[in-house]
Amino acid sequence: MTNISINIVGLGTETYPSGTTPLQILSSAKGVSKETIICKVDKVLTDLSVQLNSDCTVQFLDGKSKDGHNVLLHSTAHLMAQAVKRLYPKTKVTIGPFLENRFYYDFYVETPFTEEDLLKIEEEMLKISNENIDIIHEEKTREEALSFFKNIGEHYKIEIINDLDDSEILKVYSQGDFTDLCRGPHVQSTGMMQHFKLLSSSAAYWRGDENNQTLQRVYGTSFTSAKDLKKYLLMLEEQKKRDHRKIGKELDLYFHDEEVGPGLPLWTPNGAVIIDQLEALAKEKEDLGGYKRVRTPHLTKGTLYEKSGHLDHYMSSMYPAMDVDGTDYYMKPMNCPHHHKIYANSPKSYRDLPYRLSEYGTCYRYEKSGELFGLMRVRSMQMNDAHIYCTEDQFKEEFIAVCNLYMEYFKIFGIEKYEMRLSLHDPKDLGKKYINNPKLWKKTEDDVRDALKDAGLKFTESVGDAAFYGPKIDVQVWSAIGKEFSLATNQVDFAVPERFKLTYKDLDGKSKTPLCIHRAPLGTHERFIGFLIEHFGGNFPLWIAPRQVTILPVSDKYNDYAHTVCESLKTSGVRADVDSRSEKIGSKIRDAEMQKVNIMVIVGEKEVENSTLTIRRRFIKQQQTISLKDFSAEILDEINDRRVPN
RNA sequence: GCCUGCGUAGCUCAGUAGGUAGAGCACUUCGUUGGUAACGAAGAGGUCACCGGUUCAAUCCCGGUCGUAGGCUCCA
Repeated sequence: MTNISINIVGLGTETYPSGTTPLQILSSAKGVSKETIICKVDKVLTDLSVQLNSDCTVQFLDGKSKDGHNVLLHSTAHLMAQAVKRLYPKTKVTIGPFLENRFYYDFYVETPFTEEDLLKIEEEMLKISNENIDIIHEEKTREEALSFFKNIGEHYKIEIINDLDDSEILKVYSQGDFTDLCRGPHVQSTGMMQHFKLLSSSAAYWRGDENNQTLQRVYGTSFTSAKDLKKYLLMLEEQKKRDHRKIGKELDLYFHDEEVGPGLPLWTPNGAVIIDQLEALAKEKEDLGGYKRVRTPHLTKGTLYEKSGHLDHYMSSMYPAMDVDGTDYYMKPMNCPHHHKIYANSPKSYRDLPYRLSEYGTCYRYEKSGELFGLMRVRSMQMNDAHIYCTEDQFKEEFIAVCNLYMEYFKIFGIEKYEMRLSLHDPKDLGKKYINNPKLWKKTEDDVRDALKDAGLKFTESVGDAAFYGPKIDVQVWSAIGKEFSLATNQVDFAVPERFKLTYKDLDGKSKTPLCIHRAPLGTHERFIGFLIEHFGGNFPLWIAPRQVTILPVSDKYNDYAHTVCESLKTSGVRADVDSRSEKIGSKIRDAEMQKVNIMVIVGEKEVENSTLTIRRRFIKQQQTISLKDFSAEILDEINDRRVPN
């Protein structure tokens, strides 16, 4: 028998007989985590039971590592599938991958799962876990695999095999009475999965195509320790508590009304305050950035959208035409065509570029009813929109300035984690989803990529997510508790300016077509505020808070003083009100806390006598007594600085 | 749009094995004038989402519509 040398990451190189498995190394080697659930052989995730036949590097991974956890999740999906097959033998299995911290498995079942079913499945999973069945993998030829899955009637698996590349090595994993086609790798036995929870069940289409069979999808999660599982479940609970739909109702920020229509939010006075603050911020930044503000109508003739390409590429997201005196009119889904019109309204010279137009335009998009979601997915939306017309030479600088503006906003809102995603076109969809001009696509995409690289911005790429007129940068941000949102967008339009015959006279006297950058750093107000609600959990920084200060008289006797203070604060531009109800001070404080008012000002006999205020900050019991003048100065500073409390 | 669940007072939710409904909070009035997370009492408030069917009788059963929730994207 020959020997091979194996470099164990973190432990050094040792000699082992050829054919040794990582599992055997694990049982003999000292210093490897007992929590190991999977390994990488030469950086490739590999089952622990695989025989090693040549020199290699082995890295052992536990469930705390990203890869280790993903394997655990994937294996738990299989465990669930086994439980489902035991309980409901007629079920057909399809696929069961892992996601971030979660997994799912799609089943074909005759009757959808209920909550009780999920509990039963979970119980069965525990049983199988306790049986501690070995998970064994073997390679099969295409014919063997096909006949095996045909025998057990798993026709979805047969479809999968038929679609696989011939070169693909087919693997099946067996754990007792359950065998699944799977690329793996997996953990060693069902007993390694003990801390899991099924989260929800819902419908999903086979292969995500709505023309296909509806399947039942069950989501779950799994961890290597009870503690981690609990932590994750608590995080989910915290996310629920921060749901913008819940807080939006509690703080009376917005609502939907059946008679108005789904996806058409109504902003209450409290919510409108937040919009006003965002607008004020954006206008300030845009003024500094050389933007000019414009206003355009909500309704426009179809001919404009024929020209822009919207009717060809975007019609399914537009409200149907309305007939006005025999002419088709549409609600505008985007502001760009109108801005193009404004650009074209007067001749432009290279001296006019970059020409930047911004607008708080309300757009209307027909989102499918099932996709509407609180403020995150709506049918009427106000965009923080602008279009920058520039020469090719100016493009990079303008593009980077826009990206930098995003960062400025992130800082203001205390957004610490974000990611840029460069969304590219899919050549397969040219002429359908995308304007058919492969050369320009390539060039623009390369330019954008270069601009991002030059600016030193980190980004990922995603094929098939571009806008119909050009590539885009989508910005993902993470809220304070780690929930991901897709907010801002930044797009390059190489085609539409040409269609609108937009030109500028260049230095050489020739007419040229400008490039157009679409940018919406705050996205839509709806989605952005939805994000802010969850990011801050409703505890807005002072400058955004709908109710900044509430004055609480200790008894009716001090109402007059309270109103005097209130008027003074309002005159300085502070949003203040007085709680003059005939309630005890404790009750007024409680209500103010629950309404998340930032600052409570308590006034009673002492304060009236000394002409002072007693300040109590939201969540902070400790208080200070100061003069009205000092208080005003202090909070105006905080407001004007747009300070975010730590 | 599709699948499944849900829709009772402004909010959160009970309830009715089919006989037109209840609590807490909020609201109004009265009493209380109270110093840091709920003062007491009384009152008002509902076409039980909407439309239709079954029934002597429907908030409850059946069908449809609307709204809403989870998902339908990360591909063995």
